[in-house]
Amino acid sequence: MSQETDNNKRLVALVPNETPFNTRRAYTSEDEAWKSYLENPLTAATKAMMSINGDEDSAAALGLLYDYYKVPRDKRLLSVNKVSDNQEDQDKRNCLGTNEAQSNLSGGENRVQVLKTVPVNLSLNQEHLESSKREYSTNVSGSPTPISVTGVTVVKAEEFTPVFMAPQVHYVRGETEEHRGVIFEQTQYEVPNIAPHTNYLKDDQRSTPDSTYSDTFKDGGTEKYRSASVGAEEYIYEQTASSTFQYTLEATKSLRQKQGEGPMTYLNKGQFYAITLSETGDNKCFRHPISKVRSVVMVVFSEDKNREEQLKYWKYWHSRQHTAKQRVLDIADYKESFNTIGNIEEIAYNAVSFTWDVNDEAKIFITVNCLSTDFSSQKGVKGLPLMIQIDTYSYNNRSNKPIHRAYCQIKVFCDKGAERKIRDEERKQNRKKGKGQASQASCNNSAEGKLSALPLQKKSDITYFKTMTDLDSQPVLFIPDIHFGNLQRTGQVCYNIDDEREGSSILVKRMFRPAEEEFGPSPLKQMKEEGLKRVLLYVRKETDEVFDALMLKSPTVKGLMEAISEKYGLPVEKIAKLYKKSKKGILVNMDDNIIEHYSNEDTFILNMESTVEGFKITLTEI
Amino acid sequence: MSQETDNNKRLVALVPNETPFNTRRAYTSEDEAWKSYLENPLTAATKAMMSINGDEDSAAALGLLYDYYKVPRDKRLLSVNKVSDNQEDQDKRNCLGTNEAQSNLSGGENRVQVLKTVPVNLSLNQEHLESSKREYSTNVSGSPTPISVTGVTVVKAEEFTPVFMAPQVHYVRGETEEHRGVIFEQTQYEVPNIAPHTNYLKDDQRSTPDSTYSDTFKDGGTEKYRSASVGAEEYIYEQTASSTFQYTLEATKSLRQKQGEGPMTYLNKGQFYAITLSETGDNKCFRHPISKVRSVVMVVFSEDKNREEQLKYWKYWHSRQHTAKQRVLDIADYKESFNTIGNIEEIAYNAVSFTWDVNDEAKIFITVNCLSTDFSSQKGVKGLPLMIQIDTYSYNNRSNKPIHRAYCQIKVFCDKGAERKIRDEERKQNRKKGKGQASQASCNNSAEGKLSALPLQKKSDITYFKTMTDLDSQPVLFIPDIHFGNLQRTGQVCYNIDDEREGSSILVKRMFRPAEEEFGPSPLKQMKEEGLKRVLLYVRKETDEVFDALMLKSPTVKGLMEAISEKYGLPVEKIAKLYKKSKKGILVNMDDNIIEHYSNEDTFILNMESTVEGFKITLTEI
DNA sequence: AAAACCGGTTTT
DNA sequence: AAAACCGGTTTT
Repeated sequence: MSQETDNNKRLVALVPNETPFNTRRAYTSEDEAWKSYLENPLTAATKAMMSINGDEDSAAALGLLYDYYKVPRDKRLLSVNKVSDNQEDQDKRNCLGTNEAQSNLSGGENRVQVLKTVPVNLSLNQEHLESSKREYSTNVSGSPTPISVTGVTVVKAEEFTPVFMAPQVHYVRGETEEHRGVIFEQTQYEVPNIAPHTNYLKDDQRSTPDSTYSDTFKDGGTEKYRSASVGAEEYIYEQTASSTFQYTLEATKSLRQKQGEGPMTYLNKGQFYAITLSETGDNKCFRHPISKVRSVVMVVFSEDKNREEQLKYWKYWHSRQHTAKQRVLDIADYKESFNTIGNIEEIAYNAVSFTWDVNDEAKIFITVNCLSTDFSSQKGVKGLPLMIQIDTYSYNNRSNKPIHRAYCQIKVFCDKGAERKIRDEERKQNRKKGKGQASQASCNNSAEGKLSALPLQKKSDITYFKTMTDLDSQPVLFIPDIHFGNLQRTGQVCYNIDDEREGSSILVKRMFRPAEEEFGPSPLKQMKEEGLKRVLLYVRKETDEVFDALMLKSPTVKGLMEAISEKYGLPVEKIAKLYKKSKKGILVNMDDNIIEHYSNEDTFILNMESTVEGFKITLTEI
Repeated sequence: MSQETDNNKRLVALVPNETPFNTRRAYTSEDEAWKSYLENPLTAATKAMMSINGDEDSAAALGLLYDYYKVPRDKRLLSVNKVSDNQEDQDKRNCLGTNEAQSNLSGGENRVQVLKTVPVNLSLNQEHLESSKREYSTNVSGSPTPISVTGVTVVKAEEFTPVFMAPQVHYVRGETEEHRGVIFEQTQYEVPNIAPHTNYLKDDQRSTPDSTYSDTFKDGGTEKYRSASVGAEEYIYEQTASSTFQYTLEATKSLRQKQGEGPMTYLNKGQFYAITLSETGDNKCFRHPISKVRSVVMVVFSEDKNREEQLKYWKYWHSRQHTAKQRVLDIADYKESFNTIGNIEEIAYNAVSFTWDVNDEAKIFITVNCLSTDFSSQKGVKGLPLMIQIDTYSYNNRSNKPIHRAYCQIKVFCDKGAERKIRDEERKQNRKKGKGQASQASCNNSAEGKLSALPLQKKSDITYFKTMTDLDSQPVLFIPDIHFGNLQRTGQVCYNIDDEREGSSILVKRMFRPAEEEFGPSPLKQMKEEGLKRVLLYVRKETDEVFDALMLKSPTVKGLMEAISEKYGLPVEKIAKLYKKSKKGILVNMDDNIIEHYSNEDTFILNMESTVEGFKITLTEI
């Protein structure tokens, strides 16, 4: 009921889920297409999902691909301004005359972009990351060594030689190092916390990862750094790190702000709130020639929740939604918004991505569709705090590391719960204040009419995001494991970054639609052809919501194996073992008798495990 | 978590589920046995369950049986004292000298019982009832017509000619009518609301349904009635209707009693509360020679919930319990209780039944294991009100209609919610009272110190059940649809009234385990005979991880040997010995009884030892 | 044991 | 829009 009213309240049209696949980008080779696909964040996400869902085969297959193409990853630390979330401080610092010359230098001139567009890599896969770490230690041409300085941020510079690249890539050192020193000296005393990094990359029509790195010293002391060598034919770009972003959420901030925890804001489920994004810092006072960035707005759980927990929560939530299409986060397609942003992508159920120009403030309207209490069925308990996290990437930089990250804690309430919550907090504060006064009054009878002087939190209708220094953690994106075949049809997981990204689409298609054209008649067709004697079982994967129908031509092990074989395109002879697991968890060898006693429409979780002998299939009774 | 603590709170041992089947009653014919079976409440309950659970075939098969045996049902009104729930009134009325003569007559002498014990019929099946209504209109020998009197209770007298009865059944009218008139006159002005009914039934070693009926007039006006004819060889009994019962619940009654709705009492889930049952009324002042009654205590939903709704709620609740064995209602086996009651039966998950002697007060302790809020996942909403309903049956009267019925509304809360609820109500009442005083004080400044005179509900620590006049409605019993075979083995649905009640037990057995040996193939064979009778055991070798399924075609040693033989390709004649080893390590020769008591999906370690005599097989219970 | 918290829901 | 209700849960 409340869901329905929520829907009624949503007065704006949302970005449609169906994203067309009609644009193409020519790849020089199929290999490159694969690599591009593998670098696609959704691929990583999908692999992670497959792993989670026990689809180890597919995950392993993808892992092989990663290995084959030696997809490299850098584990670097890229520092940006540690932005205070106090707006006044920021305003004071920005656009001062003393900063101008330096701003021009570090911001305007050095900000060079890779000409060739490549997929933004938001890679979510932890395993992936770890395998690149392993690669790093064995990949020793040029041998830049990470330097660890006690008490300061660890400096890492990594080198890699992508296999797929035809020309050999080299790192060129000297000039980069020199140049950096200059930049550093120019910026360090003005904005002591900034550790700028520059990179000159020559673009040879082929995308290469940037090799930027940086170093941060809390007290602006000595700096250690290494430059990255690049291929002879590649340009070297410098990317300024002095760019700093500021995001605001137009929603009432809680009066109870916990120390060092970032702001807490109360939202109502299904209500749209404006978020503004702008660049401040050194580059604020002039127009950047190339100034496009990509931001990803996400709803995630607070930091103490690990990946598995987060996904568990999202799955729980998703399984209880009225429609499988229900997203966590929606973005409104207000005209007001479209003037400032572009290329909106629903990259996950809890994440949207868009591009914007740092020269203009971007404004979006988002709504959160889950309640903080939706992650538990328990009644009468506190809801979980969530975060809106915004990661901003250099638009044409293929790095999987954002150049800026900030968050704002939120709690999502039902109806007008956000307002009620604020009211309650005010009431409580007043009560405390009153009590404080009363006790004060009883002690010394002064300052009777004056309100308590202690700096009570003042209600703020706008919330500033708090910048995070950890840019390495992978945000947990949630893409429900929809029954394969459904996935690309809903279009929701299609990662079409822009017009040129057909490569990935094809592959997503290939991944998720082993459907009718390729595998024969649809289950529906089969059902209609069914006789009465046959047994119809429903099976689904652990994480699926939708069942597959298995029509057993005979209620026997053979019949079941044939049905599974037919359904999943798995040769019968590849099925090594067939178990059933009872509700109590007892694992039993499947036999004819058991199957004979199944009734039509009995339901099971189907698990498939690949072993050297073949597939081990378990049907768990539910 | 709260569940666990609840369990911890349950300090008493509960009545064990396993009820033995070791008593028998011979039937003169199989038909009668079948009819008796079909009249058994559990049959009806089972049929209803089958329908609900989609097992339409089985339900249809039973329906056919009903039709074939033309199981008749009377739709009669049997009135008893409309007992005021005001205890003082009742006490005043009871045991007064003026009542004595009449009491003796109507109570002592007229209280005759059917000699032959037959199953008490609690038939729950609405469809059943309705099909009998249909039968009624076509079954016209003797043609008693229902008489409808505007403004008064409808009088119905029905006749039926059970097909299964060998001797023709006739209705004998005159004397019954006359006798009734007398009884009625005797009782009517003393206890105006009583409409006694008498019946003379001659017992010819064959059980027949009683044909009692009665008539109620609110103002004691003219009475219309019809007698029921009985077989020539049958005795006719009179049953007094002047017996009246009083039940109390030792729990704090809500201060907010709604008009005409019966008492409302707040309980805590998992806490035991005492219920006392006693006979008051005309028969209170002397000892009954035959004085045993059977009472059924049930937790049901309030009247506006129909059968389907109730079952839907129970199923919802049951599906969310930690164990499928979780009952709605438990009865404690306190010694205090056992001195006064006997033959406790858990006839359904929401009902217990027991016998007691009307000459002594019976006392039981019950606990309710569901919260009023358990029937919805919605948060922050009111819980559903429930009722504790007590139906009392004349012990040896096979009528499916209770002689008395009363209820008490309850709400079941978590932890100490009942007390909190009472506190809140008191607070609210005081506030209202205070407000009333204040406004009164402002109007006329009198009676300042005196509390409000209006009759506020006083807190009562004891709740009197409210007698119901509708004795015809079938209470909705809930028996979850346990996986085949488990049903009778858990013993929970075994309706063993007492030692003499084997009739029903045999038939229940037959229901769930069609014993072809005894009765030969039956119409029920069409039902899922195999599923109901067979036992599925899981066995594995010590070293195995996975179990094998042994489907026993019969729950016997033979069946077990055949299953082992089939599974392991071992000729039956090669099996020399079959042992079972208990969890405590005791080695026992396997026998039919042991196997009969295994439940589906029981697990064992199977050990096979080859000796000169053959294989020695040991099943170790795990 | 009693009061307060919590937040979805209902009432004002 | 604000306050009250509701009852499971947590705190006092």
